[in-house]
Amino acid sequence: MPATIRDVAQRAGVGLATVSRVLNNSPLVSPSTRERVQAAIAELNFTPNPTARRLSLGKTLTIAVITPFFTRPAFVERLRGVESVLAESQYDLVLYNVETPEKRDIYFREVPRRQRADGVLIISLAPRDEDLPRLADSPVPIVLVDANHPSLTMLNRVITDDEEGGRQATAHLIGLGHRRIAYLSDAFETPFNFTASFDRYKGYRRALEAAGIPFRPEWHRWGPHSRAEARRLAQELLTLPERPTAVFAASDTQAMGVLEAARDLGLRVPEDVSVVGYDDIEIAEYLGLTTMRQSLFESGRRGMELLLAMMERRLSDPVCEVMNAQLVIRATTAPPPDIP
Amino acid sequence: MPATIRDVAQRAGVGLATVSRVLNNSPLVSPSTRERVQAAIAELNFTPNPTARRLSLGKTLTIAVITPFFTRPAFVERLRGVESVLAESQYDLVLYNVETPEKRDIYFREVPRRQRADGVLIISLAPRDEDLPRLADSPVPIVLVDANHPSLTMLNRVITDDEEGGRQATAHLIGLGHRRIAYLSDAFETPFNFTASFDRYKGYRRALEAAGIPFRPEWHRWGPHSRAEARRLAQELLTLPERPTAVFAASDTQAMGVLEAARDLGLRVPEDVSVVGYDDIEIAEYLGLTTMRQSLFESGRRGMELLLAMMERRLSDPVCEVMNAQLVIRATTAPPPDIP
DNA sequence: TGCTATCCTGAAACCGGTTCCAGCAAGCTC
DNA sequence: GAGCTTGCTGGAACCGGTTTCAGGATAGCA
Repeated sequence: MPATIRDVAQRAGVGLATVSRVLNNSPLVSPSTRERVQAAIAELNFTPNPTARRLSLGKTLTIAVITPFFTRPAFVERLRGVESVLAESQYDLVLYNVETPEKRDIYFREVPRRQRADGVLIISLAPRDEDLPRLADSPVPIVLVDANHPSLTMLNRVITDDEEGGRQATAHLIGLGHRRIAYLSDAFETPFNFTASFDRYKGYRRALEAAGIPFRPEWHRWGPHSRAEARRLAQELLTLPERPTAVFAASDTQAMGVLEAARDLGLRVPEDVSVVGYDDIEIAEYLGLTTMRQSLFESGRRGMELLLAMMERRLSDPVCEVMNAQLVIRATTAPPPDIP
Repeated sequence: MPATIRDVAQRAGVGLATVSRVLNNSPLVSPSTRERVQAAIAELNFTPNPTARRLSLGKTLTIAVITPFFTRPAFVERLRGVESVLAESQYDLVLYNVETPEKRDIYFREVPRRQRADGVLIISLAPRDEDLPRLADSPVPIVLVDANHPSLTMLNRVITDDEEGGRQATAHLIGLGHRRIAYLSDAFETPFNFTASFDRYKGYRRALEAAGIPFRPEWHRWGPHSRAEARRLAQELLTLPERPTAVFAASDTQAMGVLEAARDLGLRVPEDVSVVGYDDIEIAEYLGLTTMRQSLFESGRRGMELLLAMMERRLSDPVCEVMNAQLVIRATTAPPPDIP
């Protein structure tokens, strides 16, 4: 049995309250008493029981992080940013991994309670409308990272401007001379409410429009988020009678599927077809993939900083910080081939 | 302020103990009373305070996971396995991310205390000898995943047989006819005490020996674990006067560096040089990389199962479960070129 | 009708801290 | 030397649950 504060008090011949004061560096302890208590603490190898502390303080000293942790490399990178801030703090990081919509709903309902956590950080998961009132009135501060939804204005969040990113990626291709530009993405309506695909799509449409290029519905393909699925979709795209000369993929993982499809079909990248991805995950550099770099780590870091600020009441109105994505030009984009 | 068990008791016109019994499904409550209490719980939207529960039960209902979380893709996969088991349990997962040796030492010292966690799972970090006695006598059950060290016999762990894996990878190359086989790895002595590189090296040596191929020290290169560093090392290897015809890399990440180096030097893979990696991370399939598949997810899952078994006293003697790696032959290995 | 066994209930102690508040001793003022 | 601060200390209440234990109500039985 570990020593308790009572054991220490007895050993040092003082009252409980005094030991507690020493532990909390209260100035209301005389140097000689402090020394005696510290000696007793050392002798008994005493460490305060965090659970008792939490109960007494009425705080959990815990931050809950809800994230679809593993389904995409980008989430892990955001989580790293979150952790980097938390490591310096007194808070523990409790991880709630969401792999199904059911899990998400359960966690959204149960985690943001004062008894569970002092703050909740939600990564890349947009709440459903019916969850909103509860989250907005939550007794616990909440920050969303990478959940861009029009109805979220009452919640604190850090987002990247996916529409602008989609626009830039597309504009890059247009600037190179492409006019047959396909877009390959996730479905817009997913059980997880991911909004990135749709926002990037809006940017894609906007860039086309600005350049006077008509949108061709058959050049937009979507499916579950995986390399294999993207490969299949890209094969369809690249065997169309009127073949796109460039593909903008909504993620690097999907861009890899496009590269595979091109390889399957004997098409050279970038000579025959250009490819742009999104995220700039680690592997993108190796592949020479032109892509949109998101500040993934940074967004997690910033989200956590916001949350800590809220918890310390240093923040009143809902804040929405926008981080910008940045085009990274590598070797998978070039002017389109001459087409008769 | 959230409702407490006392509020519920008052509302239902019963004593505290009865409410507690209802919460814990004790059979010692009459149906009518139970119903009244449940009604009160619903009306007050009451949830029991986990902190108070923990203090009262003398359990933390928490599992601590210490991991060098983000430095390699393989860790994340193991963590997924851990989480998959924990999600079904009543335990929270508290994450301690180790990015420096100092952090590791702090966590090894502070986390395995009864007041902090009911169980500790350590991924891919071998304790230093001086930590061993404390860990072995820890009041809290501990399981190590992927920490293979001769002095760890008194600790529960799940390991993969890295020596055998290294042997198999090398034997595969020998079987193809290679006799000039290089090994590219991390340094054997690292601040984190990773042992995989050295164990795989031992397997490499053993396979060479079994085939009567002398070991050539200049064909073993090592450096920090990164693609860029591996690329540099591989460039050295592949420009030696007597050039190896195959490179066995201690991880897929490093194998990618080797592929880059080959590309830099205009060497074809596998025609001019064969490459074998280790881990079978997701990207390996995309690259067509021949590699050793580790049961990463499975090892995490198994480790967590072991830990839960220990916590329930279903386990007495230290257990060491060995998982086997498995050769996955893809497109980066072939017989060596004819050499004069 | 009286006695016991069974079932259910609630008061109180407990987990291990923090903090309020009363009180004591020493030092200061007049 | 009486009266007041000031500085330090410890008893006790409190956080919100669980669990022990004593006892009351009811049913069963003689």
